[in-house]
Amino acid sequence: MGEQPKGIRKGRAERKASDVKADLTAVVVAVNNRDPCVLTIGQEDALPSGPFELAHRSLQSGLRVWVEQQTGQPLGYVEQLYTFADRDRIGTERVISITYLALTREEVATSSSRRRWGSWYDYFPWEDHRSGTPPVIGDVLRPRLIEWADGAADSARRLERRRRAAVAFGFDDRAWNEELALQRYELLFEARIVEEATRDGHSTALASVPGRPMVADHRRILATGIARLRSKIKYRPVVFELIPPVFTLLQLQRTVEALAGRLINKPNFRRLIEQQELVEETGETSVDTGGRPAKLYRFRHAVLDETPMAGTKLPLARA
Amino acid sequence: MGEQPKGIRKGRAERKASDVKADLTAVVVAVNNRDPCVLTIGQEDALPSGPFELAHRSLQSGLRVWVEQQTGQPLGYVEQLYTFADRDRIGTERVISITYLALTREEVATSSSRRRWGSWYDYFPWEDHRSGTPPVIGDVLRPRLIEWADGAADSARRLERRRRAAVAFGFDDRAWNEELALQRYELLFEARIVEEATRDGHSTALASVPGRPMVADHRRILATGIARLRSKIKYRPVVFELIPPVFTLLQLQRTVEALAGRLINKPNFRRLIEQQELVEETGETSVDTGGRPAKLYRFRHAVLDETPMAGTKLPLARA
DNA sequence: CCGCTTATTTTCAGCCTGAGTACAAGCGGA
DNA sequence: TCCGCTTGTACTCAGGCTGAAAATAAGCGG
Repeated sequence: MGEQPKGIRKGRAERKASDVKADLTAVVVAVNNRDPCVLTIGQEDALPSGPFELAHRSLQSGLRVWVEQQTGQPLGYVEQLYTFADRDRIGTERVISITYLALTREEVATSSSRRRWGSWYDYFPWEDHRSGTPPVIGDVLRPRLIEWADGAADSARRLERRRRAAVAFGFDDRAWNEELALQRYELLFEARIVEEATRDGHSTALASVPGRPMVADHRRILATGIARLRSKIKYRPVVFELIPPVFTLLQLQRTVEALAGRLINKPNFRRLIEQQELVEETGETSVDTGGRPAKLYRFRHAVLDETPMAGTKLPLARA
Repeated sequence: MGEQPKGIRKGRAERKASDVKADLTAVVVAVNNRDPCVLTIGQEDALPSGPFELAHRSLQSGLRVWVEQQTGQPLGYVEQLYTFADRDRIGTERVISITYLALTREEVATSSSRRRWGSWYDYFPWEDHRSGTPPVIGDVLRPRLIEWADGAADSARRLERRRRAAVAFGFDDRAWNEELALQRYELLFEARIVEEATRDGHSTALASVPGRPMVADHRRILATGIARLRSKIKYRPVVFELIPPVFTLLQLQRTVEALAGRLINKPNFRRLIEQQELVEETGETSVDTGGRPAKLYRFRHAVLDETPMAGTKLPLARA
């Protein structure tokens, strides 16, 4: 790896000017009791994070170190999300945030007390459609988005804004698309409907902005993680990272529903899972949960070998 | 954005230790005459790249500056690929590579002469399956991969290696999956079948390693870009960034085939394109290309608004 | 007009999907 | 004990999408 392309690196003295800090930030997700949760630390809501240092073997291992140190939570599945840089432009310092999505089972806290599990839907109340469209959309977001659209310079731009809002939130008979979580947040940010957008001191803060805000741009990072995970469960069997090794099919379904924020047709879900041979019966049945005892299953790890593209594809029920 | 989570940032003096250099690297893709090409610079094959600097407004704009400066090529569509860091561990310096995929139409070079368009398949000869499985797979890769598998410590590991090779390259009646370009390269690297893997001075270089190597880890970055693009054309209409504004359906199909490295059933491709209303007729027909004149089409930019998840889904012909 | 090339339309069977219905098995109270 | 409730499991069916192939159309050159 010694060679370097000619003419694309500057000399040492000049390079000094382009040094940056690299932050590693994690969206650690678990599902507990039908609610998808994210791990935060500190008084305010902050995602676990820390600087990338020389001592770290790699970006991922640096991330694991920080998260474990700050929260005591060991990480299982980890994947890179996105690298952000257009923030924190204070003086001559530049901070790059390399963000990760981590899936884990919510274990009881051992010692670290600064950690806290918060439901996704506290931060994004408009994202949970399991009991139908949440009222906040019609009561707050829709009117404010229309107001924002009407504030555009000319009529072409007004239409454009209305269309973007309609696509993102499923207005005007459009279908709700749970994977657009990030676009929705960015739209609300642009329209200054979320609190973070009014932190620059220039804008007037709107009363009762929906959803619990987070430190810096962490809510945006969380939205990125949610969008990625909602997309990923459809083509890779990652849900199993979030549930116990042995589970019932309904448990599995509820977990997927929690992540997707919408309900799934039960028979179709079972059919899909079984025909993909994602799971195998353990032979036992669950302790009662009110009705007929359910068969217990475990994940067939072999599927990871068989076809690298097998996934869950989600037979999502239509609104 | 002023607030910061407590306890996750170190003081200024300490932070100095974790400064890094951030490099921006681009995989610039164009398709010319049925071959997908990547833009390189310099004597050896290097992707355009340069350090992220204070003057840059954002990562993306920094990237655009470097590419245009080094190659004279203006960029259209740009998306982030991945951030790498586990390389270049020389001394106390740490370099992070933030890599991007850019799509463009291959214009004639204006002035910058250092630039060069090279076919993907010069770097990855095993990736082009448009004329059936390329001979290099059976003649070179398969035997060497088997040799590598047999070199594993115990029989479990031998099986594991064979299975991984079979999945990646479609051995033993498995289907070829064009999206696994990155896994394939990484497998060949691990098995030391590509030249880059033997650059550390410790290993013996194998004779006649397949595919043209690139500087540093640039071939890995290119493989990442190829894999991403092959996946993306199936669910987002990005192909249109690579072809002229007006085109025939066969031209469109050949472009997709060039990227995917495999052939597509013609009637099914047309049906898919039309039923998704991705294009509209211009009313004109193409100048002759030997047979019946073909209708000319243009991309319906409106689809970008209608459904953000519309894409091409590729009816790929089976081997 | 024939043979060649490429473009475009149709057909058809199989699979997957969404949606709904029916049946099974446990529990607890009337 | 029977009934109603809850949850689990099996089956059906129509529509849409897909892969594959055949048929038809339109230009060119001899």
